[in-house]
Amino acid sequence: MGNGIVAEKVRSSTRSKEKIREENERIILIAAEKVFAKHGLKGATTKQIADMAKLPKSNIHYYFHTKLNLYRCVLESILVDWMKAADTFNTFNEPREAFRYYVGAKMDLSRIRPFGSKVWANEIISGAPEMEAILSSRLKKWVDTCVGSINTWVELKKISNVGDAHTLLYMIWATTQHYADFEYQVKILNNGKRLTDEEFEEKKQQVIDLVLRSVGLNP
Amino acid sequence: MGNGIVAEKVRSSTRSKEKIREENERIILIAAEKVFAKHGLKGATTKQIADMAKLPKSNIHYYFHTKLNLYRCVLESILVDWMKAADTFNTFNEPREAFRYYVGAKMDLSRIRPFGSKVWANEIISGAPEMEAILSSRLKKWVDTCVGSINTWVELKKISNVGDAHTLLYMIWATTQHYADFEYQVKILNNGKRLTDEEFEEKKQQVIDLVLRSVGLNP
DNA sequence: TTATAACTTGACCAAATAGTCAAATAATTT
DNA sequence: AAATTATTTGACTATTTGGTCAAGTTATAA
Repeated sequence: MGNGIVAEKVRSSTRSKEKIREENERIILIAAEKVFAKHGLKGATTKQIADMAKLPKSNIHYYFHTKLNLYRCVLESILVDWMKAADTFNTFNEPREAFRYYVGAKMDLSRIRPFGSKVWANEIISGAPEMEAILSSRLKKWVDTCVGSINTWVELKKISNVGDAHTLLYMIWATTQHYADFEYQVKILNNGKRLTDEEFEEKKQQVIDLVLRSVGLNP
Repeated sequence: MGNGIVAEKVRSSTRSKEKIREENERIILIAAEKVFAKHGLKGATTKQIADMAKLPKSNIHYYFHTKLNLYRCVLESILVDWMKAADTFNTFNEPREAFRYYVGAKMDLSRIRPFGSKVWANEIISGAPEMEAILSSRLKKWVDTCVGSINTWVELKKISNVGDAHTLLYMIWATTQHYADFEYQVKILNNGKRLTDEEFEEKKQQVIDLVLRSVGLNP
């Protein structure tokens, strides 16, 4: 027992300042993502975030200064993952593979990082006051590229004429993110039990099939 | 000008108590729906709701006592419209018509009452603390009926095998509600301009077509 | 070892806010 | 007309909460 405490002390005393900052910022970001997801920007309190991170409240302010700044950092960190999933869409030339992998990646993200998706949803629902700039630049550009690909596939008769390609993209976003944002509703309608990994994989395949059929491709 | 004031005075002085209560409750509910949609339960302040309703704050408390009670009333009033749209699904025996009208009704609701949809979304995202009971009773029952219909259609080979029918329902909900909950994002990606009525009707038709194809029906 | 810079944390404060209350006014009943 | 009941509203309060600060501790550089 004594050894354990000493060992911990030693390890702690050798943690470099750099590592300390890195680790604490990570811990705080993870805690903040959860709390913001549940309560929104205004509803979340720095005390709640501190408790979740198991740190004193002053520490949160030390590392992130204001609640709003912390919130922005959370949004940015979510965007990184989001853009990674987005990239998968453009790494395939054939619509079947592009949709299959993109929808799959979005579903995985909903499963792995549901809190991030919820924070994002909250932000958009409340008018995207902090994210409008990013949406109308980075996201817009990515969407324009996707719309181009989809339109080409329609012209080449590789998929059905879906009208405005945005409609299709929105359907994919909405459907995949539903499993993160509305997971409590999904849980309730699954007899109160959270989807198991197996059930989720099944859902993922079904969503992929629905999307493929919706553009006239046979799964 | 003088006449206007007098006329108003007279009309006001003949307003019955019953009408006064009815009208004020309506005004407050509409204002609250907007404010709750934008800021969530905790983020919304009774002052904001009062200002939106053009009434003093005390008046809000006089009619609804607490903020939480007002919030519950807003949720309930949304549920009424929601269930009306839900009914359309079971008034058709053929899948093509059922999906067409149900998806249409949900899209219309997103257009007409976007704030209600947002309040609902916020509630589910934050864990449905006020609505869990309703979800696991009324909504669950309705969903079970729908799932039954869909499964029958699959058995009769009227639509493709969609696997778990819940997946399809979630896709419909998510896609239609996206136009309410994420309307700011839709606006930004539509070059900053809100969808016109004509554009929305087009989207509605495209969403219907996507859904029909997704279950193997030719639109 | 010493000096310095970075991290930790409890105590504190000013602003915001849900809810109360009492006094005034308006509708309704007797 | 008087009494009663319902509505209106400004003033007030207790509590919550974002943010500060100063005093202490720990790592690092000189």
